[in-house]
Amino acid sequence: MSKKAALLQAAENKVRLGGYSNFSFRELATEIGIKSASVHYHFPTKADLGAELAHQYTDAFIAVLGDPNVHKANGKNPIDIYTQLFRNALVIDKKMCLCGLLGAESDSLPDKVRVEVQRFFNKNLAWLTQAHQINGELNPARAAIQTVSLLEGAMIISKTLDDISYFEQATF
Amino acid sequence: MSKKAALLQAAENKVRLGGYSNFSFRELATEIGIKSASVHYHFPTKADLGAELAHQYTDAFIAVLGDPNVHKANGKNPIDIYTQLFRNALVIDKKMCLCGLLGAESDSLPDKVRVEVQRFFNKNLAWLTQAHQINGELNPARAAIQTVSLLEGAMIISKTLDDISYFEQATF
DNA sequence: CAAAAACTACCTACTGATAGGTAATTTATA
DNA sequence: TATAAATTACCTATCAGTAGGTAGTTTTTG
Repeated sequence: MSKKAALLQAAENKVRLGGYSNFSFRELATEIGIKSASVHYHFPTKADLGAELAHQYTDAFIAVLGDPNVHKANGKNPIDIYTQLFRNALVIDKKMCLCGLLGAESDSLPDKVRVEVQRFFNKNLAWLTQAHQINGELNPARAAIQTVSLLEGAMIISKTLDDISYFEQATF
Repeated sequence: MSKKAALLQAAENKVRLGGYSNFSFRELATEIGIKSASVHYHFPTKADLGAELAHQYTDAFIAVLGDPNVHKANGKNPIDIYTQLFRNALVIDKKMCLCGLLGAESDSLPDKVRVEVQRFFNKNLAWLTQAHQINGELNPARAAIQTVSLLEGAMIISKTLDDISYFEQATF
């Protein structure tokens, strides 16, 4: 694993626990065994790191989701696949959705980071709209907004009250 | 308005835009015209300020909600009243729900602040459960979780994409 | 050898917090 | 009631620690 990838990984863990200000170049550097000045070689500024983090997170997220048509063809509800991805974040990672947290503090984010968070939600909404359309929803765009809202919100409640059953209740 | 109340007000505005780390004693002090050291007179530590902020926010929130039975008696759906409170935060204040944002970064909060955020959601869930029960819901506790999750999530999407129509779509 | 990736050694700005002090007001006591 | 004591609400000055960032140098690697 390259130092750059290690930096991104370390940053992701911190941001998903406490937001954009929850990581520093010093912490990241110490964690992966380099000096904080060296982090600037890979990412000129903190905003550059944050933006690349959100971009790669989004790409990985969408890649894991796959094609909703294929899920349907395999007899699975694509919305269940989507929900399962959020559940895993909560149960396995025990962390918030990176872009859910960054989106909440959207107003105070550097421009280039906010743009990437917007990209995350636009891509998610597009995927979900397609998925709901496949399911024969009357208003797939609205259903998409409701799905992602419910899941992001349920993550917050479950994290805050430290009880996964809130997420289960919200999504069952 | 007392200096203490002014400090809380200034802090609320900042936290609702960027979370717990989005305010400093110096900023707050400058804003209301005192010295940062004087802020420590009113709040020994930053965690004390954060905790009192969340506590008062919760009390004010629940107070504004009123009695769901009274709403029902007046021919209004208490869930609509609840939704309207969130909509106002977004449309009038143009800010996130304080405890929604703090809840998202729950893992990195000082204990006494997190406890107050938990109190917010427990009180909200209790109110909503009662409201859904009044409405004759089969599973009022589950409906309560779903309502607050949907609203907190919809706020995030609307804030991030800077478009209130996402909130409207999610809650219509 | 050249490019890449790290290093040392800084800087300035800001963080929460503390110590010690002051003037004005309020409360308790003789 | 007059005085003493305590409290309120600030102040200045300073602390150690951390933030993001930069310039110049050395090491590692293909």
